[in-house]
Amino acid sequence: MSMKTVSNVINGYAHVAEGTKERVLAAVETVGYRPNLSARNLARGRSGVIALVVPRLEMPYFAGLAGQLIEQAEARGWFVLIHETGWDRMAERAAIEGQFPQRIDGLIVSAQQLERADLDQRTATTPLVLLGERSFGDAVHHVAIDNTAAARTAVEHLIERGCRRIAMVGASDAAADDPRRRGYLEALEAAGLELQPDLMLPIRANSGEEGERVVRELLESDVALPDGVFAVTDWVALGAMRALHLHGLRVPDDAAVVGFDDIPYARAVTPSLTTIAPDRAALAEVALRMLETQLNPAGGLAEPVHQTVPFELVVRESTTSFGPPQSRAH
Amino acid sequence: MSMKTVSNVINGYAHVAEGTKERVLAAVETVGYRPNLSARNLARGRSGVIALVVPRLEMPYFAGLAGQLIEQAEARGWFVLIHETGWDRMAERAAIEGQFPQRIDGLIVSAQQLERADLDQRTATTPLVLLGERSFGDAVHHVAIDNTAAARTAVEHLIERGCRRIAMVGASDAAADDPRRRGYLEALEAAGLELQPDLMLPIRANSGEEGERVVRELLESDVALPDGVFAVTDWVALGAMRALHLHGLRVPDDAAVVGFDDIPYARAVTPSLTTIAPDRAALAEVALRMLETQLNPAGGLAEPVHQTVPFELVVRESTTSFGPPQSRAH
DNA sequence: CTGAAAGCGCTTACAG
DNA sequence: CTGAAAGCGCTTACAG
Repeated sequence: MSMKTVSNVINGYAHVAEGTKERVLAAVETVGYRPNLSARNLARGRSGVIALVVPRLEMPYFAGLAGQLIEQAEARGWFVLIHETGWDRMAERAAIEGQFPQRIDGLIVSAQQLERADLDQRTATTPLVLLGERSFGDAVHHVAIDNTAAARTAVEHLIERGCRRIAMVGASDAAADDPRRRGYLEALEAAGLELQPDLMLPIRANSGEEGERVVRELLESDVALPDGVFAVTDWVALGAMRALHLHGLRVPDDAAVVGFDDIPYARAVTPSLTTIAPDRAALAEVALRMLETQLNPAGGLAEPVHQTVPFELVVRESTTSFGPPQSRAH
Repeated sequence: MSMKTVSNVINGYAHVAEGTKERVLAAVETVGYRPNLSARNLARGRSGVIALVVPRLEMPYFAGLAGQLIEQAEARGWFVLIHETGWDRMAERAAIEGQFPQRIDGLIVSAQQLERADLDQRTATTPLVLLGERSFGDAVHHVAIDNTAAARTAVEHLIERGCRRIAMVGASDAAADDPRRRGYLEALEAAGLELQPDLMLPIRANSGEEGERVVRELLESDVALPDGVFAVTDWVALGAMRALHLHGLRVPDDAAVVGFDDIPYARAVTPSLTTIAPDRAALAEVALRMLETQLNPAGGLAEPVHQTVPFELVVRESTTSFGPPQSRAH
């Protein structure tokens, strides 16, 4: 039996006779052979490592995504180096240039601040896949849920629950092309509700503090109270709920709240939070497939592709019902 | 200039004349040289990879810890492979045996279910460091905060706020040697408070659901209401707060609550959660140092060591004051 | 189809 | 101190 045959079996190539294959695998098993990846990667000219770039791993949405990606990457023999940017545009620019302590075979970047111009100026040629709601035309491979459709679904849900004055927390100031804002507007329009500019609340960061601040300011202003809140992330929604509470408003009775991301706390908080749940597993899988496409340009053009994955509206107490009994239950 | 000299500079060894050193570094800079770690590791007989084993990366406490560890490991030229066990004892046993798709140089395991016996049966010789509150005698390198002192601090804080009937949520059933339970008992005793066995509430998992369940059962029972709750994790505390809410009790006015871990949600939730914050950076650093000690047994015995790192009590609204104003503020 | 051999980019023991 | 050379464990092009 040749070395080539053994290699074929181990790497799953070619057609090896069943009996031979079994003998090889049996030998591998008894010896406890485990390929030395350093050697393999050195010989193949690859590092076997892909980088996942996120703002902050501690944020549950990104941690969940990282978990999915690690699992699926391992199954493909890849190893995931996680790198944090802290929402800094310069750090994101550095990341897409592949400035890592390790050589890497590919990059998956959750873009928060990155602009189209940053991509155009990119000099590195490492295969790249972008994640997230920002859009970059056809400059780069990109996976995301359909953020407009998801936002529309969220706001339609509020409208169905009877909300008529729905605030959007996290309307980006400038961006007419913010997909979530567009979904919000579409839902209002489809229901024949008038847009209230006072209820579109821009924030400086997708943080709980910011969500709380702008909702508090709204409630303390002369603007009539909202009866529904659509927040661009669950984290922002938690802040919004906090402001509502502190103002003596009950969720969902006085104002219903919908978030975005379905982080674990959405379930644990009181009242639990209705939210948009992206299909994280699909996100991870598509991103890895896009990386593979770029690494093996078998079959011609590896034109940048934009692809969407499914999402789901998860309905919980913040839009249905909840409340401590007035008298104690027994 | 010899290859050895260059190697010395790059790896920071030995005494190289300043001028030479600068010339080398300048050359490295202009050429943009980056060592190929696959080759280096192959030559050195190491993989350059350490594994971090946690129950679930999506849990914010572990995600935060992983973030710290990744950062500090990168600074030491290590790469972190994250592996999830899902709180499964068999998965933890497999992990300490080093059954990974990669060869690894060391293992850092957050032990949740692992028993002393599992360690005694271990056959692998990969350097190992254990994290977490379980104790394993002197069988293995181990880093943790002083959980007894931390729990005592938390409960003393409740007592200072005037609590007299303090429930402990998460008292492990069997374990007389549970360090957090011991801290709870010590604090009660020091304050001359009588132990109320009815207020020690065992749970099956450190989940919000379990925290909610046992507190709900307590509140619905004939036992007099508690005026303070010490939960073994923030996550459990969130569940406990939920049960209190649903029962019409206000936090902290009717019952104050203290958690453990200082996950990000502890700040975001309403009311925000008083909790014990372990020094994660120190945890990561000590764990890595212990791994290095085992890898470079320079200076003799690498006897297993148990080491503690600092913690802090972070006081927030759940033990001080909070409440929506009765009439709206203006 | 088979096997011996070169080469991936480093580190390090060794002869000069 | 210096430099040439071997070797880490794989993959793969190449001659048989």
